[in-house]
Amino acid sequence: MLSTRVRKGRCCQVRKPTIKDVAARSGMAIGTVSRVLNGSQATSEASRLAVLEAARELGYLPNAHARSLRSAHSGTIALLVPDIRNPFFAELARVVESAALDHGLATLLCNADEDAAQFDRYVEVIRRQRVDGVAMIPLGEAHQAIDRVIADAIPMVFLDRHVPDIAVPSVVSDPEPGLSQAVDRLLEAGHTRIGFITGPMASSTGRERFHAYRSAMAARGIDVDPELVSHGDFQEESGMQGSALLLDRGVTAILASDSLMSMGALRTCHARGLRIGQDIDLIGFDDLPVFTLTDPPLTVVDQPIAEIGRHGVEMLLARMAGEQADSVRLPTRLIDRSSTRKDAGSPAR
Amino acid sequence: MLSTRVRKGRCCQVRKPTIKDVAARSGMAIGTVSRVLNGSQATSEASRLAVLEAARELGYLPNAHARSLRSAHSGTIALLVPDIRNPFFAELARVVESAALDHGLATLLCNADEDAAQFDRYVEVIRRQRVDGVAMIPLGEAHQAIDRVIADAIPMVFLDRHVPDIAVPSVVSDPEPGLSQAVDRLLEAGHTRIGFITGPMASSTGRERFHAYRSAMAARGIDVDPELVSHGDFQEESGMQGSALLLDRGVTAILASDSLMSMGALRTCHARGLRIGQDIDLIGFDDLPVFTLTDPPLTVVDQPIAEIGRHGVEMLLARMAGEQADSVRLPTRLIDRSSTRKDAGSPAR
DNA sequence: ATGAAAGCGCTAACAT
DNA sequence: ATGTTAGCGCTTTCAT
Repeated sequence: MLSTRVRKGRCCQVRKPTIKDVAARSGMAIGTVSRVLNGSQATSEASRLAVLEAARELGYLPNAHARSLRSAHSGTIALLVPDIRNPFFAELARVVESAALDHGLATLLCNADEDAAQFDRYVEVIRRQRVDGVAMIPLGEAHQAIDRVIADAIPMVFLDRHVPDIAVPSVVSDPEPGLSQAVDRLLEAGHTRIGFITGPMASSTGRERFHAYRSAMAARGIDVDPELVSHGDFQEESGMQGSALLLDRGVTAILASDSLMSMGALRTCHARGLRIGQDIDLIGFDDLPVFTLTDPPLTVVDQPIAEIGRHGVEMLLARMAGEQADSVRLPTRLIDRSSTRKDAGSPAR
Repeated sequence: MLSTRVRKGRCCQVRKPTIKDVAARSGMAIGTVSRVLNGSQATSEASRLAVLEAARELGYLPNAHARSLRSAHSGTIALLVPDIRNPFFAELARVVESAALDHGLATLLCNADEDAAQFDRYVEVIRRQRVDGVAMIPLGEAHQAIDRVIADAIPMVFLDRHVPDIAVPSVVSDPEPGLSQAVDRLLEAGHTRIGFITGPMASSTGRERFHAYRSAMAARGIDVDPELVSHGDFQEESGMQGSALLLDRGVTAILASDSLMSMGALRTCHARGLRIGQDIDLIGFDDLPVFTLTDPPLTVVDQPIAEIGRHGVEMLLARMAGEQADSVRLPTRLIDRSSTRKDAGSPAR
């Protein structure tokens, strides 16, 4: 392990220039400087130039805390995600942050790390920071932490998941079209024993995807056998175990209801030496880039992540402007690749 | 006049309780309340209880801006990453954020999205926010934005990459051991035409990995043929194109110097119908979870992400405490899987 | 159009 | 141990 010594900087400008310094240097009053910098009121061209020049020379940057303290808005929003390592949330975070920045809003990106306690700590941070708005993917559903944000009257939207009985507008995907297509796909391929790996029933996505699956099956006259349903928790481990269980019960196809569990199912099939798309069919969730690189490329139910993020920010902006906002559901769809066989009885690819 | 506007369906508490309210309710002076809440000075048990009780009843939460304005530290650090979608940075972000939270510090996670302009905008946000410290993965190297952070005297550390001539302590990985093992592995398998896909020469990681590769080859008496080096940019696309180019030049093995380019190389090999580990050997970079799920599981050079993150936070904490900090390099290592053939001339697996 | 001045909510220095 | 008070840097009246 190499090691390089680094000197502590010493010639650093300790006191940062304040609006007062800019006023002094430009020969203007503090109020005028503020007005020029914010464009909040008319100013003469002469003083505008003088102020801007002084600010530039001084390298002046307004103190966000002083501004927030006085003006009751901070120019920041918070985004609270359950797990930033989950590629779905990473992508969502990128979209939200980018859309927010386009509106001049900085994003405090908070990662609950699948931990309710950390979720609560971050909600507290968010409330202390007096952010202008909050976009969150709720973790679990028994949240007095969420109630507090509402009590604080901080504009908020839910992304990806919603919570019953909490009147916060949400942008979520509708699992119905995608799962309906997935069921069709599997049925056409001749499968009679299909396994489903659910998410946690404590999340709206877990419940709704399971419900959409059962509805799709019912629409084709099939009653879902509880034996062929494994209850997971959106983590890879539960996808591994769930698929193992379902395989033991003789399923010929598996539907996993989120990306991490899809990976888990893939891993179990690999471990058992199963030829996916031949011995076993597998349909995953979320169209992650890597799913085209897996063995084999995965047939998946795709969610419109970018639209969820963009729409979510617009909705939050509307709320911040005091407007009303209606929850929306964006459709999912099936992307057919090689983890599902092409015809009944015939091998895939 | 208080707002009489009717907000639909919400009876929101408009004015948040301040320290003054807590003081009034508890019958204590403001100063005492502050002391109790911060534990900054001794207080009597009786007043402590009274204050705490009043604060609880009121649902009081200190205003972070007021506190920061007055006390010159904000309890937040900023983490600036080039691309949060890159699983390497997502994992690093998680580790840093978690370590920071353990020290009572909230993390402002900023995503430059591989865009220099967005990088600069976030640096400005960071400076306005008067964060207590900054951990960043520098993007490119011509950064007056970075100089400004230094001029502001905000404690800072570099993670993953460093910038020459900028005296900021860094925690980066040492590509030498891993790449040396990778070269050994390939040479033992009998390869004579090995292709290397570099990162951008404008980043320390790009330069150092390339240099480590050449050194490792030189140590085995081999001069690297410039024809067999493709210059990429750490994006998947350049991995696809670079591997295509190298393949056209007749390489029998490819070494990619980051995870995204590894995926690109994998994709090109798939597209060409090459059997990886047989027709062509491939060694990737970073041990991402998905690399065990790809076709085939990838042999990779692994970086100790968690250590980089943890060490980085410790180093930043030290800097924030006014202490000196020494840059460190953490070793990489080879993880041997199925994308490299087992013996000269014999098929893999 | 601009200057003066009153705070925003808090901490810390100074009292007692 | 606790009360009092002066700001932190800024926006926003209120004058002019």
